[in-house]
Amino acid sequence: MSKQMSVTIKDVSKDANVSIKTVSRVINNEINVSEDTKDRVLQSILKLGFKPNKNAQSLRSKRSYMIALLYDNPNKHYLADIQSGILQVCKETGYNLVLQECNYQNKNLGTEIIEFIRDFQIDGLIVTPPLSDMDDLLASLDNAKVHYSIIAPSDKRTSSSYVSSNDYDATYAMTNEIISKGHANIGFIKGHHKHSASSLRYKGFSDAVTQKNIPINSEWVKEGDFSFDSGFSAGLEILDSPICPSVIFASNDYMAAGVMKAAQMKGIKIPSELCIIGFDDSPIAEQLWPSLSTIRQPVEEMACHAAKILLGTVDGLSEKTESKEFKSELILRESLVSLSG
Amino acid sequence: MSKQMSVTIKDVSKDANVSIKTVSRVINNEINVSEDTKDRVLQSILKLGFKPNKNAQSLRSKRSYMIALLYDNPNKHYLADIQSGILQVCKETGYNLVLQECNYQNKNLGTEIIEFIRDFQIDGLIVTPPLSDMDDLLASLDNAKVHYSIIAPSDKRTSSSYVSSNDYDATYAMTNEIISKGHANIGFIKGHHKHSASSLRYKGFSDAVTQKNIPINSEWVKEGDFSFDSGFSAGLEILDSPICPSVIFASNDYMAAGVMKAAQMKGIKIPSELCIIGFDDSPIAEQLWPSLSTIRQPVEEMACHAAKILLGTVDGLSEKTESKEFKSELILRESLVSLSG
DNA sequence: GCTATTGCTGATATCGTTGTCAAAGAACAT
DNA sequence: ATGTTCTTTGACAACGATATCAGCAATAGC
Repeated sequence: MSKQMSVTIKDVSKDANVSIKTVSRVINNEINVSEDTKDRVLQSILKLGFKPNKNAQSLRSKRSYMIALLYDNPNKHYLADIQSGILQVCKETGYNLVLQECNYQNKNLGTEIIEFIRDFQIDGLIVTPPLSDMDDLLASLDNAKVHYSIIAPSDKRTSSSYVSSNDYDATYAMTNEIISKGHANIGFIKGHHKHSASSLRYKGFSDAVTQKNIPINSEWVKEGDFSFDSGFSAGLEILDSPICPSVIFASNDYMAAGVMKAAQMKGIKIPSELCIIGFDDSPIAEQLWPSLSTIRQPVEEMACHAAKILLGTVDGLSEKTESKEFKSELILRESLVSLSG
Repeated sequence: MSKQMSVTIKDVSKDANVSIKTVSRVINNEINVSEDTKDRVLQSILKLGFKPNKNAQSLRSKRSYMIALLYDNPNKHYLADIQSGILQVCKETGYNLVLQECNYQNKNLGTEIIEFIRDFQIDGLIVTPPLSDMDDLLASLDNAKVHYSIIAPSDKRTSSSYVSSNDYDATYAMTNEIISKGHANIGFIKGHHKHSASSLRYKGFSDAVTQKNIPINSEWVKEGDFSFDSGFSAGLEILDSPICPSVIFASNDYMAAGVMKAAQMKGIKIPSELCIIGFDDSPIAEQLWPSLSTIRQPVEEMACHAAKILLGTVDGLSEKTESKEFKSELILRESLVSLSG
């Protein structure tokens, strides 16, 4: 009904009887503004409902107040958790999140991303697995002096700003849990080789069994790609072996669900004849019957932290935040029981 | 190594020996530029690698080349599909997508969204269920002359730009399919009342059974909220009835999965003793055992279309796209069989 | 031949901020 | 007093695009 045009810094300056530069100083929390004038300006801002124009700010100051999420990950729950973690921080700080889906096989990925950042003056990036595993990509970003933080398994610390998960420790601990329940015939399904998490998870498993002098039966070790289907076929293959393991440990819940379906179709009873373990604590873990024992990583919290780290380096006002390793948690449910007999 | 500053319209104008305005004309595909000069300018643009600065464009033209996705929906797969549909169109057109998570109970939602749009000069919105069911919100947007397109069940056509799904037809058809398999004792689990889809899906079901003179047993009709847990408890309640139905039709797959778990825990065999139907064709539908009969809506395609509609009204270059109703598809899997005996 | 219309082009103002730099006054040292 | 520094402030340019409007040919209409 009323005002058509929005309020500008000029209107505020008139109302507060100061120059536009002084208003700008107040907005940006610069020093050397007397308490007196600062108050006056703040009052005018409040009174007029002034909001700085982001595009004008960006144009002049070369900052966009936008950060981007880089991903190439088919796991929708994972992505959704990542997103909501970042969005929490964005909401607090007034930044906005832009999605940038990538293809990790794209040869020009680095160049394209840097171009994208330049075009939109994106202030910083959050890089997620498996892109955070690509050293050359990170090198390009460093080289172009792009601000970013990465979410990655804990072996990746080339970057100074990271949030990491201890995938190795997690499968190591879970494997010991399995062994302590009397199992010695354990199958394992690896994840997609492009994720560094895959090898770490397998290593945690193999180190744990080896330390207990339990041999690894290579017929029971398969490679999947984190998808349900790959878990299903790997499960069928393993269960076709002359001797079956009493546990199958899959590198994520979707593959574990695939194994469960394979077992159920073959009439194998879970958990009495076969125990199944997953990784991630996806919603499906709780929804399966029997429910899935798995490992929970605080993904949303990690994303939240990654966003804070990024804004700490990008935004003068936000406080600096340190890199951090997050601990995983074993979630024991119905699909794992002690070996009977 | 080389150029520090980015190329501006001024550089291009010098190189092509024209005024900056003419370069601007070429960029924006305006008429009244001779083929000759147009070619010359395009060559210079290519040669210098010029990319218009989005912030400067936005500042002057009041357009941001960003659209926002409005959502308040806990279904992560649904959201992920919506997002990737929109992102496809964004990629083609050079727009960017900003996420805006909302709370449908927020009293100031309309005001806050309009403020957000003003602050960032967002060019348009895509509104998803259940927000697209809120007539007052849509009215606020209309009133503020905000461009938007909505994704909604087909009864919502208050907006001129919509993409709709025929939820009624879908459950109507599926119910007939169930009846044709000899079933007459059918339970139904409704979705969250805040979604208009919930009542439409129920109406499709109830109209179909009523037309075949099959009575509705109110003990077998429960209300859930689209979550797994709500489906689980509704399932338990129904299966505790003195007489059990031979089919339970849930308004989405998560609730159907809940019913399946409830049945399995009670030792009820699926599908021989109980058939289960879902809605959405979520990934879980295929992963359950037995796999779930359900209804597929082309969500990603719908989102894609919604984005096209929006950009058609927002962007001069994009072509106008019409509103459209999308058809659903019955997906028949193991969880539904003919009534034996 | 003269005016009206149309097609193409450019000079310059403008969007709403922040950056630069200089000036005015206060505070301090000499 | 006088010079030096520090604090606070403002005038004006600048960011990189689009908008306005005017000018100049070329064509059309009578």
